[in-house]
Amino acid sequence: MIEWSESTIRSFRKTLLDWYDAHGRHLPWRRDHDPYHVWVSEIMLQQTQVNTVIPYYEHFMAEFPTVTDLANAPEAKLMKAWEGLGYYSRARNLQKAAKQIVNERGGQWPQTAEGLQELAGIGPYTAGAIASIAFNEPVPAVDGNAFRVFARLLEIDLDIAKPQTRPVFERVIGRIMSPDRPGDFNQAVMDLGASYMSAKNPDSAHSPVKAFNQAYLDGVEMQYPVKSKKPKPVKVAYYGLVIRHDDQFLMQKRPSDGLLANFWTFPLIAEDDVLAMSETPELVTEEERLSLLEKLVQQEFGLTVRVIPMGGKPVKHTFTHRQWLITLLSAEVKPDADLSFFPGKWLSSDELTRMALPKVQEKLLTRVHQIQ
DNA sequence: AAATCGTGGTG
DNA sequence: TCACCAAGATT
Repeated sequence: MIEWSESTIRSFRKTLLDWYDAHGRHLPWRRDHDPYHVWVSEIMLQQTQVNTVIPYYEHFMAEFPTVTDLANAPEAKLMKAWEGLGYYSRARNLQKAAKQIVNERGGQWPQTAEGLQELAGIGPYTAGAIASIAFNEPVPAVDGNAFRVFARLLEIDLDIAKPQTRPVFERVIGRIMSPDRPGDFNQAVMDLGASYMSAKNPDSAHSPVKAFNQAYLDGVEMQYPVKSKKPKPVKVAYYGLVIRHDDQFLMQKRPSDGLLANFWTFPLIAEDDVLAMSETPELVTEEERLSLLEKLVQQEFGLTVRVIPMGGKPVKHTFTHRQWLITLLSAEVKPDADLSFFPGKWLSSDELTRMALPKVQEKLLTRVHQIQ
């Protein structure tokens, strides 16, 4: 059993940092310690792989070189820069925090993890990362890597999916981390977690810290970290209406909260809502569904439509907690139809390509272009 | 505390 | 195809 005495800790720090100095990754956001650079990269990296982030980061910095540029940017331009990255509230919170810094703090950054957490979108992990990397504060940055690395090193069998577990790891890591090089220590842990101590293919036999890895020494490293399972996505069936007139589509704007907030999509009608129109949903035939759908669109949106199946399998799109199955229907609406009860408007495909679209919308658009 | 919020990669 | 992961935050 490894004893984490003061001398063990000192030895671990040196081993880890020596390895990081020689083999740490050279990433675009590691060129300097500018808090703006660190911050933007950390937000992008939330639940997102490094290779995905790199081109987004480079483009973002070209578009918004300073926190002031970000604060003053048009939202449409911001969302276009974030298009495809997902978790879009990250982008909105990023700009909200930029405005906090520029307008409420005279351009001054909070320089501690505690202060940083008052900014929108900055939680305990990101605050620790920025504080340690940009401001040299000796605080841990406990992300999925840190959970995994230290769960294995110390055979900590707490469930990392539970909120109570975080403070335990913060205390453990806070005691082990290097007080003089906190930013490098935290980043070294992440590089280790992305290589020798990765989730699926660890290579602890060649790891610089294998001598400190209790789970590896005991042959049980794949049992760590302990993490309770998430339920799988719930299937939701929709009808997607392709309502075209000349080069325009009648598009729906999603509500300002919830999934894909504020994005434009083809009008989506939940199949359940259609079936709920019938007294005997289980007996509804395919033809009756379409007529019930037309009735629903009339009731909800005041739009008289005539729908026609477009053929092809439903478009499938999986989110973290939902799986959408969208059956496309061609529909006709008079171009001068009253849209006052419909949350949307006519948009040309030219306009559509200029605005930020979620992936599911791109899939639908691709399918529409294939068919027509 | 448990749900919510995107997308792409991987075994 | 599927399960699970990837530098989490918010409610």
